[in-house]
Amino acid sequence: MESGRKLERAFFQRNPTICAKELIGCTLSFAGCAGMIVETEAYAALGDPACHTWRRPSAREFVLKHQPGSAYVYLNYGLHWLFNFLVKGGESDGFVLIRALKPLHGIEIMKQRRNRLKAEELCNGPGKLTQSLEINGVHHGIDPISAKGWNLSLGKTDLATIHASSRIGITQAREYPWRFFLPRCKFVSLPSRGAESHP
DNA sequence: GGGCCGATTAGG
DNA sequence: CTAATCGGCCCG
Repeated sequence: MESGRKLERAFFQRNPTICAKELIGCTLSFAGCAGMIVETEAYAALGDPACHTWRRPSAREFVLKHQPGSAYVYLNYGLHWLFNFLVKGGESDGFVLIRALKPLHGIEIMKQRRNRLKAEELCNGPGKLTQSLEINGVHHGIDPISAKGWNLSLGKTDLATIHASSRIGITQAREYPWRFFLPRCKFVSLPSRGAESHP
């Protein structure tokens, strides 16, 4: 697969961890705003207590009824919309949470929506990037591969440069190194710390 | 209907 | 450190 090309359905028909890692460097565009994905997390539909499918019948139903690449969007803490891709059809199904973007286009609009001036504060968190791109519950279940206004394209990041760490903010299954990010990137959600490793 | 929880964030 | 705020889920 080649940089700049649109992501195909097959991209999401692989394991959640592979998809999460390879989404780093890809570009996510929606309605005039775009950013390079610099931080993700993988969640597994089976055997992962941190995944919604562990406790929510509705999440299990979502996996069954939607095609790979679909948007799984939900409201967290009653305040923040979080955006995931459904991953399905590989050895295991699951989700990839998009946690941070490096803003590329529509930066002025993002600044207005976020009421923030610094580019590194626009999309450096899962709830912040949805606010910047104006992604919310109406996008739950849509297919960004084909939906009007959306575009997903491949990056050129060397996979060997991507770091991994524990996932952030969860209380279950903290030990899995399923957070992926670009090291020393000022657009990731947190200063790199804690136990990090190359996959 | 009530109670609890949570893949977060901004502000003090 | 904490408040903010609500869908999903379970219980009764």
